[in-house]
Amino acid sequence: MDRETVLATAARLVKRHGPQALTMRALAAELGTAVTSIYWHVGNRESLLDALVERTLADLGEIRATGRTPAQRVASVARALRRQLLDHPHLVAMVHERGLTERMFLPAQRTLVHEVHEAGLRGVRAAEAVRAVQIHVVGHVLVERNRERAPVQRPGEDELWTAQAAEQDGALARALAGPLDPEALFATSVRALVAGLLGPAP
Amino acid sequence: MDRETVLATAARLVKRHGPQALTMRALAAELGTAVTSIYWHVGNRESLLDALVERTLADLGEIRATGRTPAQRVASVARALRRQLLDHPHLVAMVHERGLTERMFLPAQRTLVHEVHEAGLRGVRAAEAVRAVQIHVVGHVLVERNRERAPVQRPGEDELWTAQAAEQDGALARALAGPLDPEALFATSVRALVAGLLGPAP
DNA sequence: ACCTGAACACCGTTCAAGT
DNA sequence: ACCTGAACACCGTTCAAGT
Repeated sequence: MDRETVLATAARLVKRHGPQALTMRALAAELGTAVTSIYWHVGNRESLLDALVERTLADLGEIRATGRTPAQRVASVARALRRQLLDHPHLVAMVHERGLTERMFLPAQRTLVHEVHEAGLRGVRAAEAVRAVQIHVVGHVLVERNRERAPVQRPGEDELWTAQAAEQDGALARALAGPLDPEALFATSVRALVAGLLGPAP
Repeated sequence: MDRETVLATAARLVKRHGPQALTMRALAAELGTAVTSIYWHVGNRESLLDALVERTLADLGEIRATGRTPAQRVASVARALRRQLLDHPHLVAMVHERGLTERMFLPAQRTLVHEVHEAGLRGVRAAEAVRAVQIHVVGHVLVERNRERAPVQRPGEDELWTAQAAEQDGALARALAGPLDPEALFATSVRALVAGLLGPAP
């Protein structure tokens, strides 16, 4: 057996059943070895998961901007980053538990810096724009992934907003009562955020 | 002993040492009873934490908007919501683990609907604006709280951005290398987001 | 250099038995 | 109605002993 084998097998288990299913005993069973052998190769569970996260992060491909206008291109980076994170369902949770969200930003950061520069932003304002977009994306994905595994919500937006017409705005009440389309909402909020960031300084 | 006593004691333990420190055995020790008595009162650990979250959420005060312009008032709601969440350090994590982020929105939702209406938005666009702000706030707080307990980050923005001057923009490189001011960044991103949301439709 | 089993110190939970 | 201790089925980790 091999440190490589341990990591690969662990990655398979995580991919299939999530990080919480990765117990040292289950991993040992899958490897066909004693539990304690694992410790020789990876130290302990914590550093095993660290290695898994690092490896997944390293495998994420470059992010490229598309679109014509600067605003479109910055927004496209945000969408691509979100796509990447959603494509690795357990990555976000693992990174979050490990406090490594900053590390998760890096792949997109260089691209964002470039596009924000193209848009004419410089210095501190450019840095703020880059970080604002990054945090928005990661935060959005965190909330989004969270909603997926959410149980039925009590009180629930539906009950609250169907009964009482929200300030006489039936369409709004229906929209808030209805399900949330994360894809559309993300597109809207990123467009708004980027417009605000690239727009005239306050 | 009393269900009320159990909840109060559990809340105290969580407040002091975080949710992960709330073990049934530790709680029993604090209560001076057998571990198994707790089960009679609260079912199990999961529903105990559920009750704790629900209770904290219920204790959150009303959110009021301040400021003159609609944009300022919407942004003030976002800031107030963030403040509330940061004032309950463990709440956000517990809500997140439980998939209840939607539930956490509700206290601010009515206020946001009102302010967005005042700003002239109606129907689906108003609903989108409300939800965009909500998700931005909760997502931002999640990332922010995460950063606090983050260990030193390797590679780390600093190393990456001091050496190579980012596209000949020294000020930007320094800003990205330096520490992040969450308060300021939140203010900036919310202002931008709200401006974009309340601005002219695309 | 690598693997092993036994043991330790934890968990949450169930259950039959008490009062 | 409420509390108890014993027991079960899990954890991660350490360690001395093997090859």
